[in-house]
Amino acid sequence: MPSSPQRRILVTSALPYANGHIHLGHLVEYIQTDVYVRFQRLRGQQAIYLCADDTHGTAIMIRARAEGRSERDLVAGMREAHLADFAGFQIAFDHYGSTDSPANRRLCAEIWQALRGRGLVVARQVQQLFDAAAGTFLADRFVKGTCPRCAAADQYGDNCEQCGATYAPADLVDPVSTLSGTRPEPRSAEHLFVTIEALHGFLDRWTRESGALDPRIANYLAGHFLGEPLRDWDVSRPAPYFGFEIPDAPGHFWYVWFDAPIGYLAATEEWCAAHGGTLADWWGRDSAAEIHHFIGKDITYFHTLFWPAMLEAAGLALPTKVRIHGFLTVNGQKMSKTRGTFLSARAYLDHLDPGMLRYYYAAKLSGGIDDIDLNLEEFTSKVNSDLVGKVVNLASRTARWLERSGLAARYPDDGGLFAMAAADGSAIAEAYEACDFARAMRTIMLAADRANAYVDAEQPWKLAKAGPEAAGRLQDVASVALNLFRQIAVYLAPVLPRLSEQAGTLVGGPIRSWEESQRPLAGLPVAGFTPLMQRVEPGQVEALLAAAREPAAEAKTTQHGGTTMDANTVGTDPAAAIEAEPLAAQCTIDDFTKVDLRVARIVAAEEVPEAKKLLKLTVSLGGDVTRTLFAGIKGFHAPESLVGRLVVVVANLAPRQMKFGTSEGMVVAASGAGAAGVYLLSPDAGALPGMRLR
RNA sequence: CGCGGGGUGGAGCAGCCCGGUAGCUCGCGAGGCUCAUAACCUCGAGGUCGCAGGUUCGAAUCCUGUCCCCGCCA
Repeated sequence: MPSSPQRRILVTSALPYANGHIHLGHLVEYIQTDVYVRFQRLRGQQAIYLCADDTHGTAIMIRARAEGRSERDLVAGMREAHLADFAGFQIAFDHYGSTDSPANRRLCAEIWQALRGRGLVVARQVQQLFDAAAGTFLADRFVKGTCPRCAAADQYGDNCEQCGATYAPADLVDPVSTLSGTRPEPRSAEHLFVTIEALHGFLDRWTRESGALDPRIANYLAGHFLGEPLRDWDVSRPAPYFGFEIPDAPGHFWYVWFDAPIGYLAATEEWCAAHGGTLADWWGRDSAAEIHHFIGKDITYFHTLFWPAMLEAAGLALPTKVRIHGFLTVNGQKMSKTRGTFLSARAYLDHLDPGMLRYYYAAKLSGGIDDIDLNLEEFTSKVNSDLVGKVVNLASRTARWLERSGLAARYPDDGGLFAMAAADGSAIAEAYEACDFARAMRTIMLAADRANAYVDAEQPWKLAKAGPEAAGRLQDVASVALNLFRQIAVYLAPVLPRLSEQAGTLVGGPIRSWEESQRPLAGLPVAGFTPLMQRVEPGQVEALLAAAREPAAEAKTTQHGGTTMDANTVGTDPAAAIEAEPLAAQCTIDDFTKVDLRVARIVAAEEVPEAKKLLKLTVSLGGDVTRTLFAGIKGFHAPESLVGRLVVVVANLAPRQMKFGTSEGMVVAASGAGAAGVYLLSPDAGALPGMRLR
């Protein structure tokens, strides 16, 4: 057949930061990229998948310091952990480098020289908060203080979570360094900037006309950045900083976001050193190679503005495609440690099969920037019905009839089923190419449905009992089913490399080419069938969630002493409470606002001897504001255990005269059918008395 | 009128570009099969395709308006 010239495709995923472990959110990207690369290879293209650890920056420096070891020691340990996690999910990099490598240092210097040479680097004084005790300038996130606009306490240095204000760390009232706990002082230092405004015209054209970006992304950039002059990009940090010192600016280091993307180049060079060729073969201006970056939507501007600007200035090739995906939510919400939905790659691998997550993500990814949701109930049903019930089941129900006879010598009449699925191949390939894996999976599953219906209609189990004269027909029917299975295994090979290997072991040998989906096999031996994939048991998912909850529960306990995390297992919450007490009539936000709920600290608690249920509490709302109130929680809490803890009170409740005194408010607690008891509410760590609930 | 995405049977989605009987998976109900990892197959209930107008012989699909939800971190 006419084979088009082989494409040469360099593919990258964003570099994971060496400050933390890989979690299921990261894996959306690595799985997406890995599937794409495997697809290209299966189609006969040359594709290399490059990545590296992102190792520099303040966060690494601080963490290493806290752990009492060197940055390089920390980074080396995390690299091992990352590689093990990736391997566990069958993510097969061709090279995995590090931004802390000699190649990267040299390439940073070269790009820097190019920027200097074009007059794009300027120096300017920047005022930042300096922690004298720790001896370092503080990034925004290492400063906390009171919001200058709304006076909310304990806000980070860049914006206020309470009122949404954005500001500089130096604007904070009473700033505190989270490193040393001391008050940092403003200090000014020289920073180096890249004046990318000089490349504004180029970026305008490139974002719109190169075809590298989805038009929606180009439009977003036009609206948010390119509609006005581009701000200079601050690319240096004064010492101390873990990174590369800038050769022509002693005492200054490249900002981590400067050297990170250059890590793509360094990884390429390192790959070439091992496999031949040169950097210019891939990144040269006139190279015919394609460059595809897979990234998350949070780092869009780095890869669509700064990075192309750097490449342009350095005279290198620009990305062919920047493919942007959304975030992962778990059961519809952001991953959260306190909710027990912060799922690490390692925890997943301890409980579940990596192929299942690869398939689930593939079934969800449609090539857009929408967030994708890992709904664990859906995960279970989808994996079980699609992979186990449909695909694997095809082999499971027919392979054993061929163990002795092997495949029929000639592929039998199957009513056009194989040809139909073969014809689907081009549509499936187009979907893969567009990263619309969801469409590809849907199409593949339809083929699996048709195959199962075929088996059902032909009733091979009856043929098996019918005696020797039906043996030929039985072999034909089973041969069709097994060919249809293997055909599906070819289509799924980018997503499920393990399954495709097993399919190859069962019949026909290793799957190496997409073309194998186009012609059925005949006259080959069939191996003994071994189960290819186990179904997901709900208990496995529960165990994963329990494992995710544990560290959070510990942290919670140490903070609050008495409080413990509720068992909050997804999908198994009892219905007693909600059934016993249906929801109240709808109210408006105004109705809700009338009730002034505040965080309060219990400063005194005593029994009311004459009362059956009441404790007398004194709570602080901050400053001098206190309330004395009676709470119906006697018997559930020992008074002394309550002192000091934070609760929620209705602060504007009309005072009420009771037999034992005046109650000036009400403590909020949960109770209802399903469990006896009264459960006080506690805010997350960081809440302070007087804060309002809204 | 800031930009963009979305609103389709209980849940999650496809269909919309190129108008023509509303489809898939899960769940639910009934039946079948018993080869298969309580898997598979068939049938059924369930939707005025956010709302209101318009174009058209005909609109989920095109146009206008409107409501609601989500995202927009140099």
